[in-house]
Amino acid sequence: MNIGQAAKLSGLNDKTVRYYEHINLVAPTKRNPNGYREYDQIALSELKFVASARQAGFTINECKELLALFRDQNRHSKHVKSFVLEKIETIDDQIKALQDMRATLSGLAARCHGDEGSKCAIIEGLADSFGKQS
Amino acid sequence: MNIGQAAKLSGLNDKTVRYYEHINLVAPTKRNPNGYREYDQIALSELKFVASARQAGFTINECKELLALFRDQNRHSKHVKSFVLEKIETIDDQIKALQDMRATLSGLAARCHGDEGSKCAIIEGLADSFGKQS
DNA sequence: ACTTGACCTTACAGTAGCTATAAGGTTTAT
DNA sequence: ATAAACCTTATAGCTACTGTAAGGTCAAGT
Repeated sequence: MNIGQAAKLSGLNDKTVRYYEHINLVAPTKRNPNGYREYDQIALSELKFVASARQAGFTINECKELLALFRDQNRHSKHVKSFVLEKIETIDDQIKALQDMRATLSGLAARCHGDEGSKCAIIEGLADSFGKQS
Repeated sequence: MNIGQAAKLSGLNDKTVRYYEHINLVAPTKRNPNGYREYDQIALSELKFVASARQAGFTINECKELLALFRDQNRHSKHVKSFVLEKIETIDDQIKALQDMRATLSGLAARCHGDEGSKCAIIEGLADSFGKQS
């Protein structure tokens, strides 16, 4: 199948599929005489796999590693699992960072009158290099 | 003061301070005859303000808007507050997205034996275009 | 006077993960 | 024959910096 079909079936943008080839992530099976990329079921399954992994929050580099495991019939599932558990920790850190931001903003907003006046606890809070306080 | 001092006091990298000038976010007060950037207390307070806003999770463009409000003596605090409340919603969305990813990975990891075998529920789960299921 | 080190300058490339655009060639259907 | 839909490459743009190169300036010490 051509790139349009492969993109559609994998749920990726066709530009993204070309990009994935460019960065040596997933290559098309071959090039047809007219220069069009040709994808078979295996290449398609790899695109789908990457699409899933990206949705699950893995970076492109992490997808490269996962794809290597996907292709490796001799992988150990414990290797895959520890990889995922580490990723979960990273995500937990990201969630925590966002929750901290949320708490900061929520605290500032609570102290802001939100009226026609110019005095604003949010502006003051940000100006007051709060970074030192938090 | 020179850029090094301004960077240190604002908690920013000096390259970041130059970058902020480049994108018309915070300009130095003037240039000295030797070409060095000169920052006064006002410019420094703006750098600190931006540093705080960035830490709080605002994008550079959002910082531009906030900085305009910071400078505007005739601002309305309700304007600032609604701006922040919207940002909180964005952050909530981001938190939710990360929590969804975490749940997905956690669910896959729970089903993976994590042993020496090659059979792996994580790999299978990602290959199984889970995107459709979730 | 000279040198050393810390500080400053610009400009360009790289990071992540695409998306948009331009300017074209190919295929398919009418 | 022609129009729509598909494909190609190459380049630039997005976010928010960071790193590097190649140099100029300044203050202190010998």
